[in-house]
Amino acid sequence: MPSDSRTKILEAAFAVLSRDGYENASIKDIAAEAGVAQGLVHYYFKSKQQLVLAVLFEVCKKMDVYTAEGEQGAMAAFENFKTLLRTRPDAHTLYIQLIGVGLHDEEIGAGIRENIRSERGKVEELARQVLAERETDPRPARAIAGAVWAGILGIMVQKMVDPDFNADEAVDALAAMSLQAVYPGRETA
Amino acid sequence: MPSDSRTKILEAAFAVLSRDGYENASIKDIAAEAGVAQGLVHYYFKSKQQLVLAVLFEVCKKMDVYTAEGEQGAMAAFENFKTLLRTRPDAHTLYIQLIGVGLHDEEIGAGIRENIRSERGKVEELARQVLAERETDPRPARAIAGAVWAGILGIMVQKMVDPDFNADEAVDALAAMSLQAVYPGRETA
DNA sequence: TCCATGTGATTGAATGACCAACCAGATTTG
DNA sequence: CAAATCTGGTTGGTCATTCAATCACATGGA
Repeated sequence: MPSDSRTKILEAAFAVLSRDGYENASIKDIAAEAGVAQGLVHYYFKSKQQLVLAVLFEVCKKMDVYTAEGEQGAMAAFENFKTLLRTRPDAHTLYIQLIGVGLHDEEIGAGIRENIRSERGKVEELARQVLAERETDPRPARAIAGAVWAGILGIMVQKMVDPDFNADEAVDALAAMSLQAVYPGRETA
Repeated sequence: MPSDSRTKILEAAFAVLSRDGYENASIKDIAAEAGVAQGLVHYYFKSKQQLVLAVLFEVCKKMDVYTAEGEQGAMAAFENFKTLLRTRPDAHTLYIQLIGVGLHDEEIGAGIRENIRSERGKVEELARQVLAERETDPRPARAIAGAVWAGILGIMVQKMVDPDFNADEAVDALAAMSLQAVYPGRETA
């Protein structure tokens, strides 16, 4: 366990960042939370940004939602997302936080941009599969993915900003809207 | 005329905040940008948060999008939003930024929460009107508004994070999805 | 007309606190 | 023993906020 400390620092950074926010989270606090000396943080991560990027990478793992393929996979993903909103508010809080920070920090911004592109890509792949299953024109997949992933992001934001927001019904509406979008004219009994 | 300085400070704060971001924007910089002494900023705004809240209030004015009612109003709002994304990236950048900050600053958080609720309320009102025009069950309006406003927020985020993101096609897809959602023959939670 | 008094606007320096990053040396490990 | 790991104090800087002092300018009394 040579890098046991490294892991402790990462976990502490996640805890402090999501509890206090990026600008209130000092290296000192993170070191204290991890139970190590201040200097050790800079031994493993050459800057605060590098540490935060490493934490972001961990956070993304906690938020993976795509467990199956095709329409079933899409429906499952929406359900998984609803669960995540309840179980991992800390990860979502940090994620939104870093989106804001990334707008003026090129290092973090690059990480966020990459992640958002990749997430949208996964949605697009799912949309493409559903369109294929329904033997429809696959071209709108990219646009649909842009809108659907936007909906997911926006629901995340609303829920974190406002605990009273009814995220479940919004996700259900988004799911219905997007599945209808790839199969126009369908009616449900 | 007496509050000429106040206005200058507000404008400077908007410029510095959207250019440098919340955590890099110091009162000193804002005062310099406004061409006044540092102390004057605190004469007009008792704290940095109060100043930022006043700026947020100004920003919201720049982002109003609802010019008409009913389905026409909805379509117009989507078009207006596409235009705003092009013409006022600074306002959107600041808005997203403050969402992140608000997650750990109660004062700013309250302002953001209030604003997000009010914006979602406007979307809901529009959805209700469209549902009424089509003589459909008006109950899903709230859920639809949650999803549609989420889509708008999310497109805003993606566009600001990633200039290459094709926001226009995403907005068009979201518009199509949401107008389809209010047609009869669908289910909601 | 001139001077006193009052008021809000404005200044810039001082305060006290905090921070990321660095470093020189101690300790552990292979 | 050497390299990796770890310590805690130091450095040089920034920050929001406070404050005493000054300014421009009105009002009104003599």
